[in-house]
Amino acid sequence: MDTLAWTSCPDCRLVGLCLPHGLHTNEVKQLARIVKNKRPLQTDELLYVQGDECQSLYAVKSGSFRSFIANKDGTEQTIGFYLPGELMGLDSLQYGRFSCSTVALETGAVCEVPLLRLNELCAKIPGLQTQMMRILGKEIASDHDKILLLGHRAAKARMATFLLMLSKRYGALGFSSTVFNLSMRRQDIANFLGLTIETVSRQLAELNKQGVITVKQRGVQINDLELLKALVEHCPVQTPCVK
Amino acid sequence: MDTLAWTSCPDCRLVGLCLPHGLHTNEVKQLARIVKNKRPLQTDELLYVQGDECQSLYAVKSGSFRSFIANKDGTEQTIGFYLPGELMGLDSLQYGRFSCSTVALETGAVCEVPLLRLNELCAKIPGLQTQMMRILGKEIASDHDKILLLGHRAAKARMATFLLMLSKRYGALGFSSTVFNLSMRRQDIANFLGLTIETVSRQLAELNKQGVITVKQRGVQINDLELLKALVEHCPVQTPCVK
DNA sequence: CGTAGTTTTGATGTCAGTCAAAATGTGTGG
DNA sequence: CCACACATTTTGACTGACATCAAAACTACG
Repeated sequence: MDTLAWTSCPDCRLVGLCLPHGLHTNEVKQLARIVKNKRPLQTDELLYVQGDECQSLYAVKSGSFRSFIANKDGTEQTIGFYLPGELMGLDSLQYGRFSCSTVALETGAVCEVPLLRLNELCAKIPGLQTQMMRILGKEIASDHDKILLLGHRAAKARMATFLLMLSKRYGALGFSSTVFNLSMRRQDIANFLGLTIETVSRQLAELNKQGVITVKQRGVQINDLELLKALVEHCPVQTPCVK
Repeated sequence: MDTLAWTSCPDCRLVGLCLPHGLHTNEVKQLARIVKNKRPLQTDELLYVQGDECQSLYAVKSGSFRSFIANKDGTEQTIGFYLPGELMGLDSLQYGRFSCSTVALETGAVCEVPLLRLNELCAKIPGLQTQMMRILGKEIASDHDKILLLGHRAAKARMATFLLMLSKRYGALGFSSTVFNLSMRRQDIANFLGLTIETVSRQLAELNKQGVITVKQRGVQINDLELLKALVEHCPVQTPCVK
């Protein structure tokens, strides 16, 4: 298992991507004091459940996670995926209850950040407050991108956007931005993109055939990043826009 | 013109819905000191433009607004609508630049809240910091609802959801939740819902024919709120969900 | 009352969903 | 290591909801 699971903020290699970003050394230490390490989670293990009282936010230390909203009829809808350094549970800040559930897609670890302590610390460390605002702003901006994606893009453009999203985030983490494994099932991808698994499968097969990517099961290699980006722009849109 | 345009926080009837919600009288006064009143905006006047440096957030005092993201090809995509008491510009907290543009749908007024001053005040007033978190959490949660809507709902359910969203928000403002005017054009509704104006028109006509609503141009009356809610749940979904 | 913008209505086309079955992968016990 | 069961993914044929194209009806404003 990744030894990262038990490292504290000052020694964590995610320090520049996670909550402590931009803080001074002693400020990071203060933050580290309120952060609790949680035991690792296994695949399909729930981190928190929709409706539960939210007393902490969670940062991904390793592995990846999927958050989803359950409908009354027992169906569920994937809202997003989380990679290391990203903060989960932000949607619960409104009422203090989680408005979605989050599950581990693979073995992984998280840091628990108690909200009360975090708020206290924000009042003391201006940089931390700024950083929290930045993270919240990022979450909102990225949700807007998802709204754009789902509202107006054709299946092929959705698939391309999804791959580019992962590519960018893996790249930022220091991993390869062109070769990576999908930690989620086709079903999860389809649900996230507002498509069926058959359509996801077909789009991936087509991109593979065209040589833009090479895909074999969970393994993905992007052969032509520029072409993939071009697809997002030039793909015939499902719903045309104004002007 | 609405005299509300020039009232300050302590005298504003939105005090319970807007940023000052939950603060003590003297705290509201402190907040009022940093809030600047802006001159009223006319229909189609831009409040801020995507890419501009963001130094302030804006609260809707009166009227309504539409925010949208412009694509490279000149098309635009509506991200959301804002009614009185709601805070605009939150997506800019990430980089300090607006990631969307916002335009007035009718004559309206806004309060300008300088970000630097707001951050200073948040450090001093714990309740304000909490309230900011709550507002940001609400924005994120409501964006998740939009993702759900666009990813998985049929045209009829989208239309019904849109009407219910407005109904609820107008109700919270003290207006009628069953009779209201749409301040946006069909084009804006269509773009927001990821549909074409023809489909929006047809769905509204059908709901009208069924007697669920009475619609005449911009004027809408909801005749059967429960039936409208039932439509959202039971409408055949465009993309079926897991399980 | 005329022009331009917006909304509605109608006829037709297509992308992605649905249904069905085959292919591939994964895990378990003998 | 193999055999079997089960889950996941792929492929194929067909269908339907919504987009597209086109034109008429309605509004608004000078």
